[in-house]
Amino acid sequence: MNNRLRDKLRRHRQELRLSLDELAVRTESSKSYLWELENRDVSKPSAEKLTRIATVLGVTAEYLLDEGAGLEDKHIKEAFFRKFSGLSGDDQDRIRDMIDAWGQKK
Amino acid sequence: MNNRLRDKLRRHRQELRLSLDELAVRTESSKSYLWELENRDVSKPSAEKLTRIATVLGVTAEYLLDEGAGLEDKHIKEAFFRKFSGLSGDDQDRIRDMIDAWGQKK
DNA sequence: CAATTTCGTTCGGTATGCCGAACCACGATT
DNA sequence: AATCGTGGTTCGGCATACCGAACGAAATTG
Repeated sequence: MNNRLRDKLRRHRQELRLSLDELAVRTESSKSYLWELENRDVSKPSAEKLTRIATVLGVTAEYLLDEGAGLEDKHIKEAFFRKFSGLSGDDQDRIRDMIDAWGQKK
Repeated sequence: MNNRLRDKLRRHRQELRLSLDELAVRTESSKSYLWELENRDVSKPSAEKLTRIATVLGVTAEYLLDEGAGLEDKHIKEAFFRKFSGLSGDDQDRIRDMIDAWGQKK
């Protein structure tokens, strides 16, 4: 169905400069399967797998599935949130402070 | 893994007064598989299936996956993100990098 | 150069996602 | 009572998601 999934996966993976091996360990998948996802157009990954991959790539699973082009920004932001909330409370506070500080400057 | 998926599926389906048959036709699944999803706890539905089911049930796939990505602190995140969006692109990138870096540490 | 590491690719096999069709209630019609 | 209709349950099986391990090319190291 979704031939663009392949492109999105490869694109985001390469943007993060991750090898298939590396992405495999982080997503707890096999690299051979990741390769299939990127190169074979017959692929219906499970919701689990896809969400794992999505979070590591810093996007959402919906975005990876969607044909829609315009949602890209929104989904990236959402994933950003998710990462942020994964941080420790202290780290979150530090980020907040930074945003506050930088928000003031011209 | 996700024992709650079953309960959510059944609950939302019954709230909409849908039979397995009816939900099956609307989601283009088989009712036997829907039954499995609700009653067997070994179930790793594909992303496709799950999103179809989710939209018919009027919820999101993430919610079904129990990803506990809290709706509780949603407004907090919203406000936080509004500030973040006010930053310059460069500053946003810096924040992103930090979150990525801190996210990796044990 | 050779040796080693790193990344992508291929392949055989196993588990299971997902299906159709039969089956068992049960209540409603006739 | 006999039939039908509707909702759930079971089961056999095909297709494919997903894996480990081996392979080759290129880069890296010595």
